[in-house]
Amino acid sequence: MKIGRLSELTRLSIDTLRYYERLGLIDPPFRKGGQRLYDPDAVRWIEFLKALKATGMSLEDMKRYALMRARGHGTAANRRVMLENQHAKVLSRIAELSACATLLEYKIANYHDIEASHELADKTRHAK
Amino acid sequence: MKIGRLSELTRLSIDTLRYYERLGLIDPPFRKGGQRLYDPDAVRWIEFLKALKATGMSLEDMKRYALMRARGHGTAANRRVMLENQHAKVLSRIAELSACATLLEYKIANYHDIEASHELADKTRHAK
DNA sequence: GCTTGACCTGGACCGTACTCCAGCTCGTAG
DNA sequence: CTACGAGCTGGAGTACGGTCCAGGTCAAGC
Repeated sequence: MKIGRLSELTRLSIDTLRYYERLGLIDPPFRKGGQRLYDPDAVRWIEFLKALKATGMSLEDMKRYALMRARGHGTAANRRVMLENQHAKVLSRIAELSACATLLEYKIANYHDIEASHELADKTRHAK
Repeated sequence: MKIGRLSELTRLSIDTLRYYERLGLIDPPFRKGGQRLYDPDAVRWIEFLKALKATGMSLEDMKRYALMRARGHGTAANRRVMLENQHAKVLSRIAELSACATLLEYKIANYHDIEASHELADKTRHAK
């Protein structure tokens, strides 16, 4: 498939796909008359990159992962360790966000109280 | 307190504190001979800003919140809505991260399998 | 065979959130 | 009263992750 199609399937812009290729995140595909022709497997790999990115991994780290992957099975243990570290980061980020959610709930409840007491004050004033 | 002390208490750099002031996130404090002198309450406000930031809110949105806060109780309902929106974003981000965590767990388990089968292959080869 | 839309490259530019710096002033300890 | 560490300003610089553009090439349909 050509880059336009890959862009549709992955919902990454054409510019971003080429940018990722330059960074070394995506293997340079075969070319036909200068145009990139991707293997359908590229979609699966890019979806995985998107998942890594969603975990908060930097493009730099994703590049290191991609490089190891390209070097084959000898790097499997190192790749696993990277994923384990990232997994730990995701869990702690979830914990952080949960704490923030709780704080927001508390603040929101507070605003409800404030608004209720202002409404009450308005009604009282109106009744006078 | 002076800015150095505030920086220690909030674990934000002095430059960041002045930057936030320029952006309008922090009220310009009183000055004594040109030097900023902060009220202890500033610490609480900055901790709240840090929590908003941890939720993924942009400095721009935090500025809008700070502006409304400065305008007083008439903006309470709007501020509550902002917090409610942010709360929704946090929950969906937690859901996204949870899905990523599951994917990572799956991948990591996969690597364990791969490593185990390679070890087995090595042992077999050794036994020959 | 020609048009036209998709694709190509290299490099400039962008937004966000800081971070650093030069050159200056302030204030407190000795 | 002086030294020096902390603070001041305005502006430049940085890192990250893209995004856009000019000027050119390719290929598929008519």
